Amino acid sequence: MKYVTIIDIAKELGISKSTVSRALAGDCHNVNAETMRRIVETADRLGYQRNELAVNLRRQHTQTIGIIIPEVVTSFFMNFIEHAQRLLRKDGYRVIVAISNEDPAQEQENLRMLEQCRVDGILMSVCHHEANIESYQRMIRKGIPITFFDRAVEGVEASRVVVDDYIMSFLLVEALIRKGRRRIVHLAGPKHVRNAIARSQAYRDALRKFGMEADARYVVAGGLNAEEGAAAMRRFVEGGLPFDALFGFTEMATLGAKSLLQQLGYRIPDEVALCCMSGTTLCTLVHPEITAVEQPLSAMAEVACRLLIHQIEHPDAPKEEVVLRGDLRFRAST
Amino acid sequence: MKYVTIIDIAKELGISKSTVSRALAGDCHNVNAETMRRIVETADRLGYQRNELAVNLRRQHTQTIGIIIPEVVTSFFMNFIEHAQRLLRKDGYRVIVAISNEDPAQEQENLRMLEQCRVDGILMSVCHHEANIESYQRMIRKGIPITFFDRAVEGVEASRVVVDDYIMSFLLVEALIRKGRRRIVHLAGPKHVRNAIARSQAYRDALRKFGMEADARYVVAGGLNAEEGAAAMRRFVEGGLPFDALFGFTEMATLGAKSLLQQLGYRIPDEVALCCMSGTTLCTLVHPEITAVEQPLSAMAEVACRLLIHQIEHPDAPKEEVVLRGDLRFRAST
DNA sequence: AACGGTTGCGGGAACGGTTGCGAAAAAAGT
DNA sequence: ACTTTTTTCGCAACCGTTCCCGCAACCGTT
Repeated sequence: MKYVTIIDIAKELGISKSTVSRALAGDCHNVNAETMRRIVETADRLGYQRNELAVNLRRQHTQTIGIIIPEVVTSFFMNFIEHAQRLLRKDGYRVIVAISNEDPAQEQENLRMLEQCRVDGILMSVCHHEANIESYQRMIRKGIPITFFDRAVEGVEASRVVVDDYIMSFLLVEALIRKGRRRIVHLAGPKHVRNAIARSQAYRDALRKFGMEADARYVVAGGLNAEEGAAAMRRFVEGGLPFDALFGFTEMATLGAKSLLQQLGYRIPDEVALCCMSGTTLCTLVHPEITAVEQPLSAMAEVACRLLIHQIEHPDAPKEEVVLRGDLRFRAST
Repeated sequence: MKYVTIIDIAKELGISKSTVSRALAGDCHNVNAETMRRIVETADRLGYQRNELAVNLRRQHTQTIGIIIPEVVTSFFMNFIEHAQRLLRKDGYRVIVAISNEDPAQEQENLRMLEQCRVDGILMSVCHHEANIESYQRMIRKGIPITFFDRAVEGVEASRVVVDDYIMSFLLVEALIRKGRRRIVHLAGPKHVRNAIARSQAYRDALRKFGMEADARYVVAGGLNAEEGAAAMRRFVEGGLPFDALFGFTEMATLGAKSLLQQLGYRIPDEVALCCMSGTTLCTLVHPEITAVEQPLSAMAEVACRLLIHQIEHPDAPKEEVVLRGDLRFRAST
């Protein structure tokens, strides 16, 4: 089955493809109104759909931007994509998304794929805070601007929009302490993601502020999903140390831990208080609802898209960094 | 910034671009080993990346398939994408995803966009069981095969893979009845999605099997997300009718309802038993864990990809329908 | 009648690859 | 030494658009 092209339309009407092209581009300044009408009419009589491949090859840009996300276990990234897609569509951009699965090699492959497809720019959240820095720089040198969101990296000529993890984490832990909790378990994130480092640092600093020193035994690697979070929690509980609160690096791991604790009969928040960073509506669906810092999702998408488009349109403009404030929601779990 | 092309490589080495093209395509039968080596060497010295636009324009296919999903509130669809992407990548296909947001107009727009990008095939879950049938047919007539997954439609020349909603729903409701529940609320899905209809029918039939007639007041429109589910539940509770169980059309709406019930002080499962269709791991993260029928996610992705690729490679092969069995998991909520 | 300006359209060269065909050169067979 | 075959490569067409240029017709002005 062949697609119909502007040449087919031109032949049908006995005119040149140039005119058809102009008419379909809406160039009413250079084509007669009546000719225009006939072209448009036969175009959709024949079911013509412009071949974007040809268009993109000719113009030297594709009007598509790539989005690379590290994972899909959290609804955050998917929701980000949904927002970004709606925003970008308004500005005439298509979107192509690639999932890295927390694997730097796959991320690199995604980058290469997007370059081959000649995307005009990339919105990305990295899966490792330094593994692929070379690749990001190469991409930017080639003229493909990148805007990092949420999980950003240092030392790259790119705009970025992040959340103030440190401050919000600090506030969260501080709140736990003020409620009288003293033995706070920290479900930490993997050391290769920058946000995890900031959150853990905040945990330590908050304890120190109240004259406590962080006990390394209370900091456990919680992973990124529910299973890993539950497993980490189980190991800690079996270790036998007393505890009365939990500060989670991320939502799913925390929910996994919570689920386990409830299975083991712990009462929340009486025996153990719970809170975490990067919570979503999920935190309000479990019982009891969980105190969390929510990512400013739509603001982040809005800013990221704006920064990226600005970079595309002004390649030499200075890069910007926008720090958004998370939204601390106190709920029944603390 | 200009991309480097095969012509740049050819000039650099003083040979023709044909040879470069052949070398880079790995055609060792038609190019000298030494020449090949030099070409490959300068290619990555110059940082050459093939322009897929040009390739796709020349060959008349793009090696990319489009995935259209109706929403992102459920983790199901994004997990499907993740699986499908991994599978398709193995077969050399790129993926471009589009989100319809439960809006037929947007879905149609997505279809158009994918056609313009000349995808080789489409994997889709519809947002309305009949609104865009015309569009699907047009797409297929033009030679773009579609494979429907999960939310399929009737009367279109396309392969599809679905879950046996009716049977699984029936089993779920039957199980509630056998546990002695008699006043079962049904959080129904929107009437424009086929799966919702099947599930509601199963609810009525299961009741009838036990000599009960479905009371229309116990069937409430539950919507698709948590907020809508909670709102629907609130309306029902305020209606004052007695009830001892809830059968939800979908997970998020059910979780929303559950959350509300717990807020209102209902004890689960003692006072009201809960279960739903299309559950995911979320059902195991809430307390108590919820009995649900889980979609055979990876099997569905695997089958859908296989069916689509088969259609792409054999345009005239008969279309297939695969019905997968859901996985009923009894948990604490019943 | 000559002239400058506008309007409407066609010709054709790109964009960056792939690929069939043919030719030159090299190798092999007689 | 003369075919024949094989290897290796260049030429040119093609994919579907866009867009620059040029040409003709028509207009109003002097």
